[in-house]
Amino acid sequence: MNDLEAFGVEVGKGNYGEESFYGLVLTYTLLFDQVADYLDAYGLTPAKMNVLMVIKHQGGEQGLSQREIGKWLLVTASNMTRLLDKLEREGLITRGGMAGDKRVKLIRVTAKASHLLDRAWPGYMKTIICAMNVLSPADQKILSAMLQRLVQALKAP
Amino acid sequence: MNDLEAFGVEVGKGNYGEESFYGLVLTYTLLFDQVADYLDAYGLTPAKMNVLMVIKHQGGEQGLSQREIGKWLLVTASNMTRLLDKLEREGLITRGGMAGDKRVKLIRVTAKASHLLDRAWPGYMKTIICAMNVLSPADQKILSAMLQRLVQALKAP
DNA sequence: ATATAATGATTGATAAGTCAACTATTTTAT
DNA sequence: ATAAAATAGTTGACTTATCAATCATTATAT
Repeated sequence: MNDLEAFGVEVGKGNYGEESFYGLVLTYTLLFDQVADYLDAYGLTPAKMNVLMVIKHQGGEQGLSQREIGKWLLVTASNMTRLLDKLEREGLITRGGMAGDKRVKLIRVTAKASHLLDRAWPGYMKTIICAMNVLSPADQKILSAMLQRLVQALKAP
Repeated sequence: MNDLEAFGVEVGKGNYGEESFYGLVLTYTLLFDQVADYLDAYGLTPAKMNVLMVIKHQGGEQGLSQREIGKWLLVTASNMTRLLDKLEREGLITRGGMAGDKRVKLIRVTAKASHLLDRAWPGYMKTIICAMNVLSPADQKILSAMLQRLVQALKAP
């Protein structure tokens, strides 16, 4: 018996939309767990890692507002507040004010976070790349293109 | 600027493993939210829907133990208990004993749940299929095959 | 100019999931 | 036959995420 058939999906009957969907759910869940396991040794979670990476790569010197970070990551505003609360407590980010708009808080990664990312990043990438290497580079390219098309369409409406 | 570049992934440089991974995360998140929105009108969540579908399709007359349901769905035992607590309170499942092993509880869907699934299922599938129809049937077939290969590999170790 | 609306961020209440420890039962090993 | 290990399920403490409501600040409309 196949994983997908458990959901009532009739495999091999041309229902590739359903198959793809459940394949996506299973792949995501398994991959996410594997990445979370790796990051645990660094006191990080996938969410924290992504936030730090976005701030580091998008924020530069001046930093990034919480809204902007949230937009990149599909993270809600309130969740962003609490995520940053934790990162701030751990000394990994700072919240500074923005000249000209007192509502905005500009987030920057600290030196401590930068070093942590330097240590955690290679293994993090290796974890992901090893997992994906089940597929040939050509297939990965095809997969990536398909997923980008799906993302574009899903974000549109 | 591209979504993936936000994470520091250099798009177009051959890093298709990373691209695929973040594509997977974004696709899953967007798709999951859309499905959750649809199910909300029926008082269901994706987790509840999946559990009910598995019991209905795998359990048949005699029902299914909680462990077995959990195995199909990658849901931990304690989470399964709480999920079923809710479904039981809502009158959607029953927990019966198993002859021969008093530890096991056999879960069955009620008539109420069966009717609910009959009503919710078509739109649920339509939501999924419409989203996936951004890709041609041929592409969906390829995507599905790739994801199944990933799932197999990720479950192995 | 001033009232109204919109925006960025935070908070309280709540939902949902996880881990570790626990109970009850069954299996296995000696 | 009995002690030890394994299994099914539950529970408590904790973490994470979400929604709706709120506060402070800025933008817009008349």
